[in-house]
Amino acid sequence: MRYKAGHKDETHQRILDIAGKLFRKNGIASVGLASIMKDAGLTNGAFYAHFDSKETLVKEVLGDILDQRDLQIVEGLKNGASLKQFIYDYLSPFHRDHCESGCPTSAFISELIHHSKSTRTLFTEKTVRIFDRIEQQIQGENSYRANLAISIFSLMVGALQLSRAVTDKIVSEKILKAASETAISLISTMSDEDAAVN
Amino acid sequence: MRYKAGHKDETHQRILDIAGKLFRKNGIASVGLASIMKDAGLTNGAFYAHFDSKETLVKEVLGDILDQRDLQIVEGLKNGASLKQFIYDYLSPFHRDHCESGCPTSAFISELIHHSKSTRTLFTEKTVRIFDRIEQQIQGENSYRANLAISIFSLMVGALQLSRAVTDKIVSEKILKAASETAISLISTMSDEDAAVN
DNA sequence: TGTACATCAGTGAACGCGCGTTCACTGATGTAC
DNA sequence: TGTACATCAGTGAACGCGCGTTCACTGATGTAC
Repeated sequence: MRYKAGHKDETHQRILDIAGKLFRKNGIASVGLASIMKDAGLTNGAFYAHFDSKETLVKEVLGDILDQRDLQIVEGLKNGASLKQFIYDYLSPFHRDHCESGCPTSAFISELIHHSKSTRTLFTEKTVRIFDRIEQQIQGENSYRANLAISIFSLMVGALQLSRAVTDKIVSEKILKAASETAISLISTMSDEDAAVN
Repeated sequence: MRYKAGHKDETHQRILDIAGKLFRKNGIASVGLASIMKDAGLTNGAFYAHFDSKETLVKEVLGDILDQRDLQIVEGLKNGASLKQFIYDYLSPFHRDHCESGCPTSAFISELIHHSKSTRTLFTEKTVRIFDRIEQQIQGENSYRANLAISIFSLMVGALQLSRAVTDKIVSEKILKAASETAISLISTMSDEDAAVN
């Protein structure tokens, strides 16, 4: 073999990583395969030795990133990180200013609607898993934990996107702060008796 | 004049309406000017008699839609519609299934980040106005009304997008229901004393 | 009144460009005999 | 051991296509004299 064992797998993963960053930074539609391959130190044609089509790449990138992020969450929880910390990190100025290494859902969810059913089904599974991870971290035993988990993730996704879209830095900070506080209040005040009120 | 008075204005508005629907349905980047002009019953070249560039169109469309929607909210409130009703309508299966006539924020917010500062500044102003409209409809006089308004809108935007992206209808309905219930609980339980807890 | 010209919304072909995709080819290595 | 062939990751030019944009032109009307 011209290349050492595992070389192709390494290249494959490098393409995934670079595409993941570019897709999150610039959107899926506006990133060409040529620019991905150039960043990976390869030429146009080599792409099809690794993926059937751009759509295949999109699906694989999405799965890869969401799995990586899930692993981070699980590791974090093992090491004692709280749901509160997850919320603060998600709604931090750093996350807002670094799309390329952040949550893909916030980065290009409105583009996902225009992708293949297969890609969206993968997204559905990974998203349900996030809902479950959050739900497991909510204190108490009321039946609203599932609803709360969904709402907290929705709130974070919407707020992060809004904070990124506005041009006014003060408004942007306000959005992050408001959403953090509301999310935290949702997990801390929603004990059994409060939930029963709703 | 070959055309009756006001003809050009009518054509201009028709282009805006058609572009607004297409952008919300398919995303801004993936809708070509040719398809917009064809739907408007015109040819390619006529576009530049109405707009300087695609970016100008995007900005004008965004302003037009957000003003139309704001007018609807104001009219609705005059006729006794409640914030609750606004939330239910926003998080309804109908809104989820009809991007083309719905909220542009949910339709293409993650694309907005890649547009001109001028377009995003317009978006910022209109979004702050929505925050204010919601805030004014929240009962009570506590200092958290502004935060709640921001959070409720963020929650709705995130939830609607997630409900559109997932392929599983049951998950989609769950998201809409969870977000509705949480949003409603936020405006009804957050009286002065509850807010003080946070 | 008739004629020449100005106006202007819209036409439609063409521009350069980047896109996703294809494909004949390269060249270093491993394998067979 | 030497030679012929197979393997395969990657090359790089080319494909048709649709994009945003430009521009010389059309043709019905209004205006000037």
